Amino acid sequence: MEKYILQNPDSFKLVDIFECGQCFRWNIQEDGSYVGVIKNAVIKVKEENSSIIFTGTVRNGNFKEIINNYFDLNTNYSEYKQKLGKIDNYMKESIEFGDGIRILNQDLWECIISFIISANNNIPRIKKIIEKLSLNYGEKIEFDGKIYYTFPTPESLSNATVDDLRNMGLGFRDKRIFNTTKMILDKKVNLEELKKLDNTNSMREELLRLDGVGPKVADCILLFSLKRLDVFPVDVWVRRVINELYIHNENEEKVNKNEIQALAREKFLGLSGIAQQYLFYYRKNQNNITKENGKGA
DNA sequence: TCCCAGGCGGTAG
DNA sequence: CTACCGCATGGG
Repeated sequence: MEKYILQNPDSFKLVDIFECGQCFRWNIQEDGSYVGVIKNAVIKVKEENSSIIFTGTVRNGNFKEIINNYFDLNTNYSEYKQKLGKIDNYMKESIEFGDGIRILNQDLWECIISFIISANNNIPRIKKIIEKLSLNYGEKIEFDGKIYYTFPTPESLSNATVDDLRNMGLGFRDKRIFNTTKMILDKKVNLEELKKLDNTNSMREELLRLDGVGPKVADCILLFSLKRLDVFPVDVWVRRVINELYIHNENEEKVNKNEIQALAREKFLGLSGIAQQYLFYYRKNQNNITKENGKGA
């Protein structure tokens, strides 16, 4: 059992990090801790007073390095928040709400598959499908008396037929996962070379060649795995909040995506990706609160 | 029940 | 280039 304690970290709240929509393999436990699988490691994270306690098992690699990298611990989020907080009042509120958000450094292959699954889908179901894929095509890894499963490798997932994938609950995304897995395995898109590209647009062009990867999914991959902070993924929530704040179009669905991204680049400069995450998390959660009140409970 | 979800690919204009 | 549509599934 590995252990690592972080004292007084800056901008680190488990609920913000894991519930802001960037990742799908972390689950809250009865004691408020979260357990998740990162590559070949199972990790439990718990907040205690002002410390963060990581425990877990790792098959290969250095536990502390895995955590430092995955949780982006060498980045100063206070600086980001200070810059973005000056932009306007809603941005300031969003930052206060999602104060403990950090953008994780997720595995590229896992991120690609996960966000192809995210298309026209909801977060609970995305998580369910990914767990089922891991159960069927990942490797067992034991921690704390329980069995967990690693995210499947391209090799392992390529054993699945389109019908097998359909049976995982993927729906119409089955062929996209099948084709993309094959393209990556055959290095039609070489992920190691892609990581070395020096600008966001050339990375995006490569990602867009994959079946099931369009503009939105590509931007999520660029932000959540490739640390491109200058992207601005536009989904229904971000479209909604940007329209409400700045555009005021009566028909929200008609608001042009390019207009939103141009506006975001202008307002948030090189930090649009971070800004997007605060806005998404705050706006989506405001809606949940409204819904709960609406039920009159 | 019906609407909706971190959209994409294909086709038509 | 933009506009629209079909798509599988299950959560709320």
